Amino acid sequence: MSSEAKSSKQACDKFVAVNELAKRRGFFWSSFEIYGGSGGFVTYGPLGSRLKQNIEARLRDLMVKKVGIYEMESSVIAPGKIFEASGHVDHFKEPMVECQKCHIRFRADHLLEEKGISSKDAEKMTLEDVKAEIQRHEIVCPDCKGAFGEPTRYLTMFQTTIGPYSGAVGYGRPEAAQNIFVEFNRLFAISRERLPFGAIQIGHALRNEISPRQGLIRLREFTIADLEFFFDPEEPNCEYISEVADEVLPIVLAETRQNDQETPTLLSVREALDKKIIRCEWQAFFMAQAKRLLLSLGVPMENQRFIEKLPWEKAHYSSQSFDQEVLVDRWGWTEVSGHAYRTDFDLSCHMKASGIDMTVYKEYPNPVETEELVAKPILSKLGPVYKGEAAKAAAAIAKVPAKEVQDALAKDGYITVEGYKVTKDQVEVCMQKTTIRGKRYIPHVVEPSFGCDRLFYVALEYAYRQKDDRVVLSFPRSIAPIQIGVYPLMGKDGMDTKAKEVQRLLACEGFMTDYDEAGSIGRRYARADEAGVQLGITIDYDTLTDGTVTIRDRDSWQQVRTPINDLPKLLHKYFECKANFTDLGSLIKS
RNA sequence: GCGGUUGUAGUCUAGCUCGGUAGGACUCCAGCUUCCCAAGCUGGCUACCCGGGUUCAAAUCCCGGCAACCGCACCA
Repeated sequence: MSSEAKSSKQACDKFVAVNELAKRRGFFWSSFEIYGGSGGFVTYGPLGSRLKQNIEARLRDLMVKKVGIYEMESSVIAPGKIFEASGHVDHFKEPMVECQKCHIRFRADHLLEEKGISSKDAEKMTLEDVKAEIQRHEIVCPDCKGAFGEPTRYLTMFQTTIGPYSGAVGYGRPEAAQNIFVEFNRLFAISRERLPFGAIQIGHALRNEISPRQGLIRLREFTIADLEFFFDPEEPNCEYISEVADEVLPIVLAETRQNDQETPTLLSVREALDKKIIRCEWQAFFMAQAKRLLLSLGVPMENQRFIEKLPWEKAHYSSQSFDQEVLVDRWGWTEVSGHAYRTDFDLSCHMKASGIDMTVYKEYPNPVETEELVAKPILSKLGPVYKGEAAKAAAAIAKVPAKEVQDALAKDGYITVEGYKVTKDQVEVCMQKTTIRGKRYIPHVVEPSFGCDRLFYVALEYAYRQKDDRVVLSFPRSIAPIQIGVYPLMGKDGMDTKAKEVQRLLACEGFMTDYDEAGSIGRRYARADEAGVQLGITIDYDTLTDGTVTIRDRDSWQQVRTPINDLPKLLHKYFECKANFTDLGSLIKS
C-alpha cells in the first residue's frame, strides 16, 4: 500500500483515528506491548478506566438502580461441572479437522461450505455428520492434499486445572450469567423468597477466540454485564412497563430478515407487546432501557436497532432473542447487547446436574380443594398374603388409575396387576379430598447482556468529532472522564497558585479535575478537548482582583464569567443536567 | 487458523532497490516569551518488532518467529 493511500484511509476511518487517539491519550491500548503483545487483550489507561467506570455507572443507573436489581461478584474460574451443566462445554465449540499429513487445522464447517453446504446446516451437524460429509465430498487438505483425521471441536472456553490434580478441570467463564444461576438459591433467600427479582454481575469473561481483531469489539478477555431477571411465568407483567410504553424501538423483524431485508420496523414498546413481537414484558422493559442507555452514551436512535434472531441463530439457552446493534464507522452494525428469554433453561440444567432443588413455592390466593377417586391398598390385608412382596404389590396398584381398579373390582371382585391378584377386601377405593395450597415451579429468566468494552468503544467513537482541524471528544456530560480542567492563563504572577486553589476546591467538592499550566492557553484547550474534558476554568488577571473566572465549554467553545464562590453550586447543577452551560455565568462575547 | 499487506521515537514518516554516522515533522519535557483557542525562540528526551544467518560491516540481504491491518470465520 502506498503511503498516500494509507494516510487518506486513516483520515477517513474513525476506527483508526479513535484507536490512535485512545493509545496516545491513554484511553486504552493493546496489552503486553513490551513482549510483542498478544491479540485480544487490552489495557485501559487513566482516562479509559475512568470512562469505563462512568459508562458502567450509567448502566447501573438505568438497569440496576431503577429496578432494584441485586449486584453480585463471583469468580472467573469455575469447576468444569458448571459449564457442563449449562451446556457450554457442548455448545461453545467449533468443528475442526486436522490434516494427517501436514497437521494443519481447518474449520470443518468452512470446508463444507466450499462444497455448497450452508453454514446454517453445517452448524447443526454432529461430528459424525461432519465426518460423513467430508468423506462423501472427498474433501482433502487444501494445502497438501492429505487426508483428514477425525473431526474434533475447538473449545472456545479457556480450560485450566484447579489445584494440582489434572483431573480437576476448570474453565474461565465465557459469560457472567452462570455465577448468578449457580447462586440462585441464596439470592432468592436474600430476596426473602419473593419474585420477581434480578441480579447483575459486571465482570470479566474469557473466550479463547480463534482470531480476535477489531480492537475493543472482540477481545479474549472482556467485561460483560449479565443481568438475570427471575420471574413467575404465570405473572409475567412488568410493573414499570408504563414508564417505557411509548419508547420507540427500531426492530428488524425475523420476518423482514427472511425476505433479505434489513429495514427496521418502528414499534413502541406497547405495540411490540400487543403484536406479540416481544413476548415478555420484562424483556421489552430492558430493551427500552438498553435503548435509553445507548442514547445516554451519545448514540442517536437512528443509529440503533434491535435484531430479532432467527431460530438457528439463537444461543442454545434462548427461546427468544434480540440483539441490540449500533452503527459504527468501520464495522457497520455492531452488537452491543443481547436480550434473551432464557425461560427456565439454566435453572433446570443446574437442578438436574447438581441434584439441588431450585424450584420456588407459590401459594395460591385461595387453596384449591380437589376430590378425587383413590385406590388405597390395605397393607394389613396384603401383608399376610404376599409377605415380603406386599410392598411391591401395593406399589403396583398405586400405578393403576383408581377408576380402573374400581371398575375391575365391581365387575370381577379382583384385579390382577403385574402378576399380583388383588381382591376387593385388600384395597379400598374411595373419594379423597385434598387441599392444594400452592405449587412449586422453576422461575423464568430474561437476560439483558451488555458487552461493556463495546459500549466503551461506541461511546468513544460517537464522541469523536473534528472541529477546525482539531479533535474533540464530545462526551455526554455524564460520562466525561475529566469533568473540569483548571488553567492559569499564565503560570506566573500568582495565577498558578490561585488556579491550584480553585482545583483543590473543586476536587474536594467531588469533581473529577485536572490542572494544566504548560504551554499557551490555546494549546491547553486543545489538549483538553482531545481528552474530552467537559469544562475549562481559566484563572486570569481579573480573577486576582475580582475573584471571577471564565468557564469554557468544550463543545461550543463559548465562555462565561462566574465568581469562584458560585462554582460548586453551579457546577453540581450543571453535571446533574439541571442547568445549561449558559446558566453558569454571564456570556463573554468572542 | 488461512490468504494478502505491513512492522523505523508518543504519532506520521525518510532511508531499504544498490549493506557503511538513522533524518525530518508534529507531540512531549525544560527555559524564555505570551492577557483566552495547537503562536514564536532556545535547548532536551525518545526509534530500526524479536531471534538466528550471511558479511569486516545489516534498518537494508536471507531464514524463522511475533504483532498489526484487510478479507474468511466466531461472537458480548
